[in-house]
Amino acid sequence: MPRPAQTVDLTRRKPRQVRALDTVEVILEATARILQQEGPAALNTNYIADRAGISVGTLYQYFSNKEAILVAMARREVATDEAAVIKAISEAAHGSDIDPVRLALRALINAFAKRRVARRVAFEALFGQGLGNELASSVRKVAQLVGERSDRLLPARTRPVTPTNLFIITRAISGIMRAASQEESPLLGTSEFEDELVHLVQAYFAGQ
Amino acid sequence: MPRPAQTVDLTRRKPRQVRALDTVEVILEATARILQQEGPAALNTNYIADRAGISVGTLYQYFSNKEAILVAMARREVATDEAAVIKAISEAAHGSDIDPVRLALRALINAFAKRRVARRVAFEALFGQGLGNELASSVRKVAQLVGERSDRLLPARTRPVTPTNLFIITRAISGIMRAASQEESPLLGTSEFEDELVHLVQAYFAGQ
DNA sequence: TCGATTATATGAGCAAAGCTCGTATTCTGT
DNA sequence: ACAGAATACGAGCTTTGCTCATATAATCGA
Repeated sequence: MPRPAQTVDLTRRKPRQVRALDTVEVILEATARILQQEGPAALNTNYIADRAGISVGTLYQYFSNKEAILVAMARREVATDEAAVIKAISEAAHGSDIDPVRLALRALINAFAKRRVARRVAFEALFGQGLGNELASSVRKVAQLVGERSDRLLPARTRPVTPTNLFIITRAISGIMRAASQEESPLLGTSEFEDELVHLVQAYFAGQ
Repeated sequence: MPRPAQTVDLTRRKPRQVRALDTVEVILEATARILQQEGPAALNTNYIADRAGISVGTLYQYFSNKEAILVAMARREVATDEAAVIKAISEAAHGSDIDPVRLALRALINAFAKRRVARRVAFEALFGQGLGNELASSVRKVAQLVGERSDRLLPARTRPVTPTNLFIITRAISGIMRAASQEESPLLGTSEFEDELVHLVQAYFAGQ
């Protein structure tokens, strides 16, 4: 039975009342918990509804399919991460002489340390739907902030930052992060890991 | 219905006769074709068997589950890629003054240009099973070859190459490649793309 | 050449999972 | 208080992963 290629259909009812927002919340929360506690294999929509304390029908009123739930989760994570990273950079804006690149990466590493499995599966869905470019605006914001603050810290910054550069470095970083968390690499907690990421970013932008 | 975490069970009959080898071949080929032509959503084991011209039962004699087929595919791709990269480096060994890093990356880019969807899904399965480290031996081989040949080309090579370095750079590269092919980035065919990858690798190893 | 053993192939069908749809309940504004 | 809209429900239809009892083909010793 051949099927058309998958795409997340987002044309579903959007929550307008408070309880509906709660429902969406509860669905995402249950999904994350199942992934984290029982693994991706245990994730099915009936079970999600069960654990969320709602009915399957309700679930499908806000999400057109299982994938859509994961994509929504991923989008949330992205938003949360962006906030965390920006906060980290901004807080240290006055006074701190730690490289903002390091601050940004440190915040990202922290973000990736939480709910690894859930995050991994969610991002897989996001990328799998060809939605990896949704990271772009977040990244641009962060990159700009870092750029502003790093003038005084990155001495040998010669090349101007192009969109291609942004593509390269963000995909590199997410590739590394993803692999590290996915493969349960013992590197993840270490300062060596942070150092190497910082080095990668700085070396890439510094040289010519 | 909670389930134990997924693992690829490989304890299945191994093909001993020629026709059995053919069968395995035909299964992998059909899988790749379906993924490529109709997308991941169209991939189901009944359909694979159908397109392969065999029965489902036969399929499950060589693969314990759907994931296992994809993992097998990914392993093949890794082997093929390794061969292509090594060939590229070796061929240019005598005489060529093109940076071996560039040669290796160029070969890899070519490899990633073929059957994008199938490759993506296959690698997702490999990584999803926590088998990302299977790339290690391939990478080590290539890295060693590159190292041998690049002494005369990479002047400022100061740091010794550690396992951590290898982890960082390989995951970075695969992250970029994956994203580029997945997001159908127009960068993929360009020389700028190759240049940037080369720059990333060289900058990472050269500096500090 | 022939029987016996082992390897390979088959496909109906079971169980689990994705998802729908007709119906019931709750909210919102007037 | 009432109409209409939004939300919730869950039995059950459909699809899909996978098994198992059975059939066919290759291999090999006698």
